[in-house]
Amino acid sequence: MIISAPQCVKICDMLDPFPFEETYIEGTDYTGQQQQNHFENIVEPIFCSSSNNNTTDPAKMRGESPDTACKVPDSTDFYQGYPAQSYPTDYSESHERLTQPGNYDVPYCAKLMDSSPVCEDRNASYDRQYPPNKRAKMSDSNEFARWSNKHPEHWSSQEVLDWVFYAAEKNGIDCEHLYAENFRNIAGINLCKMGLEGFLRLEPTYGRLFYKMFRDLCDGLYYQQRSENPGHLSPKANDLSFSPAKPREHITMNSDSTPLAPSYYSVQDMGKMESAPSQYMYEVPGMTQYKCQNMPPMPNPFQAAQLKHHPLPPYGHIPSQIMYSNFNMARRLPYIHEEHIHQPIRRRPGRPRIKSQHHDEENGREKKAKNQHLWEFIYEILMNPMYNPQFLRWENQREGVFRFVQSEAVAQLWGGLKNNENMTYEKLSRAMRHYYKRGILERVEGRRLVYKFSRVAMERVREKRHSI
DNA sequence: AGACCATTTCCTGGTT
DNA sequence: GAACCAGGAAATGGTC
Repeated sequence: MIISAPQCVKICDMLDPFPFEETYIEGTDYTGQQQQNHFENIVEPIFCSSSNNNTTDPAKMRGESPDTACKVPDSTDFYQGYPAQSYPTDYSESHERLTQPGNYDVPYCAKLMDSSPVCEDRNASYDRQYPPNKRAKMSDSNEFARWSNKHPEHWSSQEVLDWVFYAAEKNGIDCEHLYAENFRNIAGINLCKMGLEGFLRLEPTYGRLFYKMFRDLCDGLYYQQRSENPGHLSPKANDLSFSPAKPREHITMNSDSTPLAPSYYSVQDMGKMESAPSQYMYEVPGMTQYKCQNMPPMPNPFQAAQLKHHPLPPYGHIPSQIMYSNFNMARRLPYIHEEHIHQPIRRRPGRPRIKSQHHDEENGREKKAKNQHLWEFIYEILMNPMYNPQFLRWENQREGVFRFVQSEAVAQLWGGLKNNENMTYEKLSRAMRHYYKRGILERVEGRRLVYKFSRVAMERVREKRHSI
């Protein structure tokens, strides 16, 4: 059977034991409805009923007869080059895990929440006492994380659009065939009120699918009120009532008395840092519990899972540093002691020395940063299915128009290449803006995170690729 | 060694 | 208010 690339990635994602292990809660009984929702949302679109005995068909598991003949490929097709013991031997094993009580893979949005800062300490808090330029960005500039951290009622129209793109991508829908612009001016609150007809009016082809995904997303959310006991979780499925959050009074410290890095702050605290409505906190079943108890802080599991599937870039030569660079940006931010918080810190303008970052600890000598131009690097990852469309995507490849999807993750890739742990999208974008004057990039007015290669740049890079 | 280039860092101010 | 954008200024690191 021939499987499209998006399907392949989905299947790989599903079979990867890591996401499974990170998303179910041991000892928790999930209802049959939850399991069925899971199958309908994730398993069924991917796994057709099969003549392969090794495969468990979702329809069959529900007592329905298989309606299509679609052979699931041998798992070894996907795992070439990986240690065999790292992966399930067949699909039935994966499905079995999913259908057993306690083994529940949360809906699609849960995995995306992995892009959010990870909570190691449920008592951690964040009190907005960091200077603005030292704070970790709440969304990590990750548009997925932005919508996944809010209840859909509080989504902005941009976040609605981001979710639509995400839903399309998750289902292997080519965005060129999507009427995404119909969702452009719809706020989350209006989407919540919309029925199936509304979705179909906006998107005749995929409206039904989007409607179902959206309803499942809403139904799968837990609302959790802040309590005095931050360790206490009281999930109430489908309870979307509101109650104001209670502020925290302290910064939780690490064992060495330094405040916890922002990346360790909980989903709860992220909600607190958002605008007013986001003080109300929603969770996808299971995520916070598992994260807080067992999740290692790095690397970002969502991205790590992707990287595991692609040990070698399909195109070009993305240095290995990129693939294994630390994505957990906030972890690298300098700790700020409480006594410094209220002191206005003004340093002389210009670039401070960053010698320490260029030190090769293993060999005890200076390590040279890769000397690759930023715009060529951007082009390379745009041409690399490992990063496109997850991190960056073409808006119009012929015209050279592209868009940052996970801006901060791209900045981290770039920082990895340059041995610069402190790279951010803000800095990367400044470097990008230097290209306007030099005629490498052209401005795209009114569109955030969208850039355009000049014709000259496109020609240069094409020549370079042909010459390789 | 020094010039030059390509960023990198920080900043102010504006827009979405 | 956060995120993003624009662009000035000054500094760094790599290359020649």
